Amino acid sequence: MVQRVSGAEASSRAAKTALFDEFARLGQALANGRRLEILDVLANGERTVERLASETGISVANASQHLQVLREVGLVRRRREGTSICYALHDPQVFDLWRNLRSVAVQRRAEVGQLADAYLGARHTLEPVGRAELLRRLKHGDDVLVLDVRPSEEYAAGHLPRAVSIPLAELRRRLRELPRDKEVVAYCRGPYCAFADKAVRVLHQAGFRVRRLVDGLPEWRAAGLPVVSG
Amino acid sequence: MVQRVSGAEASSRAAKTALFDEFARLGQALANGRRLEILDVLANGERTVERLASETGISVANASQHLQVLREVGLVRRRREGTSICYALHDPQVFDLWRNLRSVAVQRRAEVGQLADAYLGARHTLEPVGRAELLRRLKHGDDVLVLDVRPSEEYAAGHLPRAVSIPLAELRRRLRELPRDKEVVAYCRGPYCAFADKAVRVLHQAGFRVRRLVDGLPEWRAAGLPVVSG
DNA sequence: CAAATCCTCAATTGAGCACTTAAATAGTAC
DNA sequence: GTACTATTTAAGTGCTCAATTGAGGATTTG
Repeated sequence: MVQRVSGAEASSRAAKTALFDEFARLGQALANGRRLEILDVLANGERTVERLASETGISVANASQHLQVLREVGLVRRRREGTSICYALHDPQVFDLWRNLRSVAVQRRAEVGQLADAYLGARHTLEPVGRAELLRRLKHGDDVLVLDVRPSEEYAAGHLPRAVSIPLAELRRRLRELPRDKEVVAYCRGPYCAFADKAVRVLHQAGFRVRRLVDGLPEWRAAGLPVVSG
Repeated sequence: MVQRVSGAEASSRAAKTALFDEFARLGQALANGRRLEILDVLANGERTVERLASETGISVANASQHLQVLREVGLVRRRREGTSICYALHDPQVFDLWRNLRSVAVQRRAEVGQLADAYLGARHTLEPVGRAELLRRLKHGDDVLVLDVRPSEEYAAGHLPRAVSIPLAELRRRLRELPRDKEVVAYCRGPYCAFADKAVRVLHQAGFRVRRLVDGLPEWRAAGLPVVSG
């Protein structure tokens, strides 16, 4: 059956199509795993193209192209920093969108849970520490050491109150800096970052009492909890 | 330069790639304007494939294909209703995701605002009524008539307290049902639905005091405000 | 000004998507 | 059980996208 529509209706439909296609461009920008990895890293602070490329395992040219896509739809912005160009999330709402996407994916698609386990290792052997619990223990007691295992630039860009920075790569040779009479709570970039899980495994093996924070710094910040920089 | 990675790192990277590709599948589902139109309509209540197709101007076969995509990633679910099949958003979080996407698109992309104006007509001539204001006036006074101009099925599926239903198509011939001593506040499916704007134009021309609600029923419900059904 | 360093662009390749038409399926209603 | 109808699937076409490679810009630093 052929649709008969008036001229006005047809032009209105064309306008609606154009509008929703424009919304869809944002979806397109979110429709690539590499771009989502980039967003996830950028949620922890700005990066040069080269660093982003090396951290994500993407080639520089390809990373640059993905960043153009993200920039065109307004998800990231850039600024020059000496000889390099730093990209950053355009604003906190972008992180909310990524988190929302993640959350729906986890709730609605069993495959995601399986792949997360495959990537992070079965991490549900030890219950993670919730944000509220950690905040309470930080305020009212001194029985916990908060450990930031991200690269030190990210720590500098913002970290949990009283957190100690030991990047994952240095953890094994700096074990003596950690107390054995407190519980260690490790955190990293978020629930889909492997750093904290790896740190927990290392510390557990070395005999420490240790758990991971339920997610990472970006989520802590997004929850409106205090973040210290510098 | 060729990347050298250890076997363990390589497999971990593969797992991470797979995980983020899985997230990206959700993005892919959101990467098409027609599918976003479908989600926007479904936020107002379930629909058969045929109705969805006719309301969006998509062919039935094509609508069915889009619905398969949405269903595979868990954004919609379906159930049989007599001889037809009804599709609905899988849960309220899906609407949150769509709203979040919309919101970032509007804030970050000037093109979206222009296209919205092109579709809806310059609607900023009259300030829309906020949800809080409407709620207050509904509770404490009797100076406002709330008008639902969506199709009557959607009104039946859920509407604002004390709202009167006059579908847009019937509005011109039912003008006498509306009071002239109150302000009329019209609402529809959301900020990117043209119904309320068209109703405002019709009523304004007929001499009514009328404004539109800032957005639609789904946003009202998502804000946790009271919704009446039946 | 020139060299060095980063980043972006352009061209290419192969893969995947949207939409149409036409045929098949799966329920319901009688 | 049969006919009917709404929905789904299949096949085909034109288009868009991701990634690679190599060349070309832009900006700082010497």
